[in-house]
Amino acid sequence: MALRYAILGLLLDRPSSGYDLTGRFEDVIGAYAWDAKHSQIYPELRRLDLEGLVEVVDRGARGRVTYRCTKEGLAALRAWLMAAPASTGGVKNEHALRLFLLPALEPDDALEVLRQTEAGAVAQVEHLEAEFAALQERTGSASGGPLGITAQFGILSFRATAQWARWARDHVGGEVVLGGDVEARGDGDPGGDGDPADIANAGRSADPGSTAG
Amino acid sequence: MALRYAILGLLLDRPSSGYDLTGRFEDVIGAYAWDAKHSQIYPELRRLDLEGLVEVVDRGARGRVTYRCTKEGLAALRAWLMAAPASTGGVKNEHALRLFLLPALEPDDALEVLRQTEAGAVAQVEHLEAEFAALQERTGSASGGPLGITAQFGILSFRATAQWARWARDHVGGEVVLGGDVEARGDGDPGGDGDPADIANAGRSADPGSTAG
DNA sequence: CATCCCATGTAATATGTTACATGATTAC
DNA sequence: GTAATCATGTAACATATTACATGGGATG
Repeated sequence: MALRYAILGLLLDRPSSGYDLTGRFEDVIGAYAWDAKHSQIYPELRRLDLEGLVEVVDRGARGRVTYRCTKEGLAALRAWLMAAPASTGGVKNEHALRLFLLPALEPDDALEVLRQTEAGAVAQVEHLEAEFAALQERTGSASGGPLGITAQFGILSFRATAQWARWARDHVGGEVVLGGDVEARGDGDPGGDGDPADIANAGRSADPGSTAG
Repeated sequence: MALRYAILGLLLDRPSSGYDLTGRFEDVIGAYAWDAKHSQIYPELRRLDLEGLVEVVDRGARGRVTYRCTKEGLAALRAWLMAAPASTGGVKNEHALRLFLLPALEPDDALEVLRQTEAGAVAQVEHLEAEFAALQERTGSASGGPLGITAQFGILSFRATAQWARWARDHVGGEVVLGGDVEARGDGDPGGDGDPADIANAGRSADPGSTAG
């Protein structure tokens, strides 16, 4: 049920065709929130249309059909947002999973992946910052409007990833022990030092919520 | 194909039964990396066993079967980690999606959800910090060993979420305009001020990667 | 000896991906 | 006029969730 609400949300910002939406999933929210392919988007748009949650506002060249979110669609979206439990369940993030699995690699390989991770996260930050700047211009608002607020979430998330990757570089290492026996287990102390909590707390001294508003 | 590697990764840390793994998905990585239910885990374990990537190390009471990752399993995991593109594609994060959709709510409701978001993220941070402390004790290592490094990723991610939620509180608002017409669009300037980049940069002055190592 | 939790299994359904497929328009 | 890209559609397959189902062992 999440896909339809992702679509409604994108349409709220701007009427779009299935083709447009496919691109917007790829460019914006696909990287950190929800991804979808055109083969899922087109049928869902037709269903939403039948249910009156979206409506056709334009039929252009090449069979292009532009949809807009109706007020019923907005109501449905709001109902879902308020009703669904604010659980973190159902996460499927292959990127994060790979980071989770990283200690299984030998140190050299792990370091290489960490380097790529950091570079990728930095690239995402730059991409989203460009999106954000474009949104500021388009909306004439410093916060970039609704999508700008969202883009900031992506930016902060990827920054956290980059930050973690830098920290993790100093802590990978040690032997992988296959979980050892059922009761007796090797520990493989990687000889890490430095308290990670220091890093985790680093961003808090200048509280953004109270200073930037 | 991601599920099997998540399982192999968990087994690397410690031999487990399907039941154990179900709990570990819920408790640890399910919140930010990968989630799975027992109905998926049990069949996958049997498949992994047939392929020799895991092996049975114990059969306990009530039909309990404990598996361990074999060296073939470790090799397969490593191959996957090194081979798969380090893409960010295929994310399915309902939590993040909900944040993305938040601007569709009226300000009061959005603020309420943001409050819950922040509280939830803080709770996750505390939960993971407890996990981390337990890992430090269990591994006798300051970095908490492989799983500790992972836990830090979760901690930093959820901290970023909490940070964002505080910042976003000051920027939600304005009318939702259903995307306006196809060409003429309302803008709904939310009157935000303060540059979000300030917040995004907040954690960087004390570079964790260089000071903590 | 009943009740609760441990521990696994499976069937039905829903969701998502890959691959295949078609035609229209634009740019050259 | 032909190549590239826009734009949609669908079938086959893979993955994931929900619900139903069973029985063992511990606790009182």
